[in-house]
Amino acid sequence: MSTALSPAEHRKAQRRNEIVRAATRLFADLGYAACEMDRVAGELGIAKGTLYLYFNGKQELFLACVDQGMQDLQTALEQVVVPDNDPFRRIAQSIWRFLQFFDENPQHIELLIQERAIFRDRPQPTFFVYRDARRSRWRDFYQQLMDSGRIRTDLAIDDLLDSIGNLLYGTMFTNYFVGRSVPLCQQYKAVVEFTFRGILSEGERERLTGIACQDW
Amino acid sequence: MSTALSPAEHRKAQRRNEIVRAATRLFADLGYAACEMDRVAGELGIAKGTLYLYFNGKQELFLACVDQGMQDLQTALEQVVVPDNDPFRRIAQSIWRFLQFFDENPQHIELLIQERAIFRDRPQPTFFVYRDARRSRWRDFYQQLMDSGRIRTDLAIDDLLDSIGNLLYGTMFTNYFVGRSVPLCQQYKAVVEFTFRGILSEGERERLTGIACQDW
DNA sequence: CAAGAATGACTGACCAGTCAGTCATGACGT
DNA sequence: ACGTCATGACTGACTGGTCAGTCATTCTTG
Repeated sequence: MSTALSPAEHRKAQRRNEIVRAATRLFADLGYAACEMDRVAGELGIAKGTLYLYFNGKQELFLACVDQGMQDLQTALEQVVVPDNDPFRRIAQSIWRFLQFFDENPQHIELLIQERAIFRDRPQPTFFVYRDARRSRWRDFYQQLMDSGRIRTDLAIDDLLDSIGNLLYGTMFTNYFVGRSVPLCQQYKAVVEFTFRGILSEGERERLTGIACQDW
Repeated sequence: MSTALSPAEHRKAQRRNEIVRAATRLFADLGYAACEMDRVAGELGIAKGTLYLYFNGKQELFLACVDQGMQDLQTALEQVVVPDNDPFRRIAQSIWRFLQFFDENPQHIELLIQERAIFRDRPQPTFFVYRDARRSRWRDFYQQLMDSGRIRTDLAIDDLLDSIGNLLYGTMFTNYFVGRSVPLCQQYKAVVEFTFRGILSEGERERLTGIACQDW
């Protein structure tokens, strides 16, 4: 992003941003259908027609809001820095950032739901576009951990990544839909412990093998 | 459910069911908004007005579809029977049934999304109503496993149940949104292994303690 | 021939998107 | 300094299409 913008362009971009911010709140509060363009305009104290100078239509405005949200998430995840580069700290802290982000920005969850419910024909929900962009770096990262024998090698890396990702994805939605019953930090600890060690006791780990058969 | 229904009532109930079945498919295929009452009627070869003899409105019809889906899930989960009552088999098989059900009935996932996106003011999404109804039995079940030292006791039962539930919930949605890249049975095995043992290697388990701190 | 079931044309509310018109600003000429 | 004009950002009344729900009428059945 260069700053080589004329003052006019700059103002325009800024205004566009204000619109996105206001629209995000209203879309999340009211849902896509019930959030009329008139209302977005009213909220900003401008006329409806003006919105169409910045966006080609309601759908484009909405998708701009979703995208902004996922960019904010991306930014939050990139702020993860671990002092001595401890890989497990890096995992734990990324989990923390993810849960914290959506705890603080529930409106973005609502937009993800609305997006999927209403624009059903889109090739891929925005969340997964961004998720996939992060994927290859995580894959390399886990590969190193496997090579150095620090995580188990009897499961495919992609299956591991999927499980962790799905656990977080599900946690985010559930928190939003029915609320957390415990403080975020406790939930975070539970998620990390579950991810690292699973549910079995130490004694049972040795006894139990190959439970996942399918003789039913 | 008694069978003490007059033939007329019976016919009525049956017809109602046919409507729900057809509407489920159309709601899932088209989304709530784009699925007009006219179309549901047309699909069944009846007039729109007839639908209003069976349901008070579009919303009621839709919610009946969602509820039917969750009842079907409930039925599928109740079919879990384990020969020698092995608790871990019971867990594994329930996971299997859950994943399999939504793999075979993706339309019900779509309805869950639509429900949450459009009826935002409902007290609780239908999925969680049914989930909560199953909860206490699972809590007792896990309590026994803890008491007998077969699962770890350093995490709260509800946190464990939440993690497992969220993992499955997230997996279901992700499968539906972007598809599985591996066969269902492989995914199932990965989920079960992850749930039981987590990601750490055996060597690392001993070394690593208390990673989930929050000094950031 | 009731009585209830089914019909489908009709209504009224709703709202995204349009576009003819207004207005603030600033540039230019006198 | 002042009037004139050009620009384009902004406005908001209006249109056209959509669709849930209604109800007077027709059909079916016991």
